[in-house]
Amino acid sequence: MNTVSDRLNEIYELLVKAYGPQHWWPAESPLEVMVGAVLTQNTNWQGVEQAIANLKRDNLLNQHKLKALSTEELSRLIKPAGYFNLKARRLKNLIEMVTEAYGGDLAAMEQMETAQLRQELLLVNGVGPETADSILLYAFHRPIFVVDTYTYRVTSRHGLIEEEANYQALQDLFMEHLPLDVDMFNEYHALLVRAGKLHCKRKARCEGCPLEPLLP
DNA sequence: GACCAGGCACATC
DNA sequence: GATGTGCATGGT
Repeated sequence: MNTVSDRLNEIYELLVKAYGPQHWWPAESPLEVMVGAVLTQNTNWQGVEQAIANLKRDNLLNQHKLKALSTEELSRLIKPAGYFNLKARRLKNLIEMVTEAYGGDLAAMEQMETAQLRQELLLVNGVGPETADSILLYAFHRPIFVVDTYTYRVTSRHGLIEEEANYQALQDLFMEHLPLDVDMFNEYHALLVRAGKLHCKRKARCEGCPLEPLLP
C-alpha cells in the first residue's frame, strides 16, 4: 500500500465500511441539483433543504417559473440558506444561461460535451469550480471529481497534497489516480463530506475518524 | 456567545 | 499574483 492510487482506494474503502452508501445528490431532478449546488455554497445543507422546500411548496422549482420570478421574491424564499440576496442573483444568472443557451431544455444540455458544459457553467457569475463540478457529476452524471474544503482538509492531513494545493491540483490527484467512475466519484465525494463534518472540522483533531489509522 | 457551514467574486495592494 | 473581505441564516 504505497502508491497514490492504493492510498486513495484505501481511504475510500475505509469510508465505505464506516458509513455505507450516502445516496447523493439528495434531489429529484437535474434542476434541483443545480439550485442546491448554488444554495449550498459555504452553507450548511439544512438551510438549503428549507430553501428548496419553500420553492417546491410554491411549485417554483423549474427553470421557467424561476426565470419569471423576481430576484426579490426569490431571495425571500431562499432566506434559510443564507447569503440570500447574493444567491438569488447567482441563481438568476444560472437560470439565465440555461434559458438563453438551451431554451430551458435540460435534455439539450445533457447532450453537451463535458468540457464545453463545464466552460459554460464557469462563465456564469456565481458558479465556481466546485459548483460547476457538482452539477456535472450529480446532475449530468459526468465522471468529474468534486473538490471542496473537506477534500482539502482530509488529503492534506494525510499528506497526499501540498498545503498550498489549488482546486485543480486536488481534482487531478483523484482523477489521475482513480478510474473515471461516476458512481464511485459520487460516493467518494459524499463520504469525504460525511467524514469531514464529523471529524475534520477546522480546529478539531482526528479522534474517532475512520481514517485515523492512516494518518502519517 | 463563539464557531461553523458541501464558495465565489471583487477590491486593493 | 497574492491576500483580504463581504455575503447571512441557523445549528451546535
